[in-house]
Amino acid sequence: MAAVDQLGYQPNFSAKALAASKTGTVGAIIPTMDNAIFARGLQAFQEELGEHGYTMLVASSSYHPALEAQQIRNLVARGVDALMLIGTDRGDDIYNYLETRSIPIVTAWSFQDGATIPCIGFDNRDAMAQLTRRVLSLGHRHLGIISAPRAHNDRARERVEGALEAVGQAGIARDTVPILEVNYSIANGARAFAALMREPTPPTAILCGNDVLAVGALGKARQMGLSVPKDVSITGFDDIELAEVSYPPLTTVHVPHRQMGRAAAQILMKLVSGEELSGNAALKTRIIERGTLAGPTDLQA
Amino acid sequence: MAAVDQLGYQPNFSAKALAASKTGTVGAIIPTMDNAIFARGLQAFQEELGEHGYTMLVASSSYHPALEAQQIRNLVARGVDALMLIGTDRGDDIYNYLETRSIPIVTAWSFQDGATIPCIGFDNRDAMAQLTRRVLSLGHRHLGIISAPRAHNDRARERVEGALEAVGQAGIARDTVPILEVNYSIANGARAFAALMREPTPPTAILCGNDVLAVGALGKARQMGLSVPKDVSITGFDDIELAEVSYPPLTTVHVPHRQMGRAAAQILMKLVSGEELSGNAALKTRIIERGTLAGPTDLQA
DNA sequence: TTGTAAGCGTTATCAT
DNA sequence: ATGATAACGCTTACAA
Repeated sequence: MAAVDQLGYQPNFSAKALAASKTGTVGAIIPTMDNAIFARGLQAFQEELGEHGYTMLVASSSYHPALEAQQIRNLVARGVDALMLIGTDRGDDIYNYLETRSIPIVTAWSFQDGATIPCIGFDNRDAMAQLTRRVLSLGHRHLGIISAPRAHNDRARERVEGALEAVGQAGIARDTVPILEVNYSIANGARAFAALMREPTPPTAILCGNDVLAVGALGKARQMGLSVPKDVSITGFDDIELAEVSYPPLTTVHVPHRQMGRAAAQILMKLVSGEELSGNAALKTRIIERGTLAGPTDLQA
Repeated sequence: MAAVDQLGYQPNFSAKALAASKTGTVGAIIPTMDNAIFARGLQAFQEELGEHGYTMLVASSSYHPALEAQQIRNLVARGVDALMLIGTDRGDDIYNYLETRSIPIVTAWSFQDGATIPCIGFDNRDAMAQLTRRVLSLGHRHLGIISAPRAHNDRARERVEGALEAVGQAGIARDTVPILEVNYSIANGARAFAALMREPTPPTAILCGNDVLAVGALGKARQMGLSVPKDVSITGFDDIELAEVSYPPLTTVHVPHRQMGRAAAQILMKLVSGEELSGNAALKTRIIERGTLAGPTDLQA
């Protein structure tokens, strides 16, 4: 031990991993780091892993399924002991691949009732449906939706589905509400907002797939001389910092991102140590009413 | 090759690393992921590494020097071929440790003139000095500073130093300007702002160490019934999304974060392939004038 | 060009 | 307990 100290000996990780066939590393593949929600969740994920002596290996897929598949194989080849994935939208081949190699996984950011694989998240559909019901209860009848591309993205799809569900229950024809799909960015939110307001009967309330899109819409509204929420209501989703800082501050859905990251890590730690999971639990979201939602000025029956 | 396909063979990373004594992995240690500037830079860093067939291993130090040292040793033990570090504030023992193991490193987010180790960044001091000169040229004589803790953080220290430098050059006593140190968060920015405005002669302009602090101050100003920039000017630093979304939008210093991440990766790629570096280059920042800076209402000689 | 064998630095197994 | 030794799955140098 004295010699260890003196020579500054450090065990060789690769040799250790090769011999023990485990690495003490868990992988995380997220769509992009450049989004506060994933960054925040990952930070918490890593903190929790660290407390268990594990290290995190991250990769981002840029929202490309093929790239994600490649990253998964890459991380598995690097010997990750477990894997965190975002959402559940991916081919069975990937799930099979992971299962044959018996790599424990957890999917996060999206809770599926009765899912067969471990997941930690929230009910995107229900959260959006609740928000939409609140909007409708204020008297809005003409809604518009700005969403991320729904292909390969269950969160985006579920959110739109939830909104449409509430709309339908209110007796409004679903195909009546215009849906625009754009990639997440402030500029795209602004563009989509402008397009929506150009319709023959512009929406009195616009539901956005996340806060980034919503603040983009908000900025464009001001630029177009529209007052929010007097002339038009706008809602977000996620409740990141942007939402409380915008003007007016954004009415949105709060998602416990840090809590989700921690929980994802805890599940994985149980899985790698062979513990049984006590079933999947959904995290709670809640509507944060701030300043961008009000009843329509021109109430119509 | 047909067999490879059929059996789904994947080379074993650990064995490969052990035999070749290189891993194709580079490490990055950042203070926190939960900050748009690092997250954005890392995303670009990873994209560039990916194009060279390298993978990124991240760890975050939570701004703790001891934790950072531990993370460095951990990543080195894991066999990273190179390392990206933020800023230059750390003990010589760490630099020696890295040098004896001949692990190439690059320090980012902070450019030091004549630095002996490869670095990519910008001149925090000069950028802040320029911004401060601009503020002073508008007629402000009572400034206040909200900074991150300067210990172990050269970026924060240099920014304050730059502001003080400009103040001194304008013939104002440096010890005249109050400096508050708080951890980066919106809430802390708000608190610090309130404290600053409680002084006998409150500042007419407040320079914040970054945008997060600045939007916190901005929100508090509104809450206190102060109009920005009429009653008080506020400036940020970084130019993240928050800055363009706040109201009024923030006057701040734009830092090319993505470009910095890419460049850091490029430098490391050169280093691992044994290429010579053509000296360190500084990235340019620029002042973005938006809506939170104006001359003081009560001009005084 | 193709094949063979000796490491790489651990862990784990089996004698002693 | 302690110590020797065979994997682990690759790279690489050297022979054939």
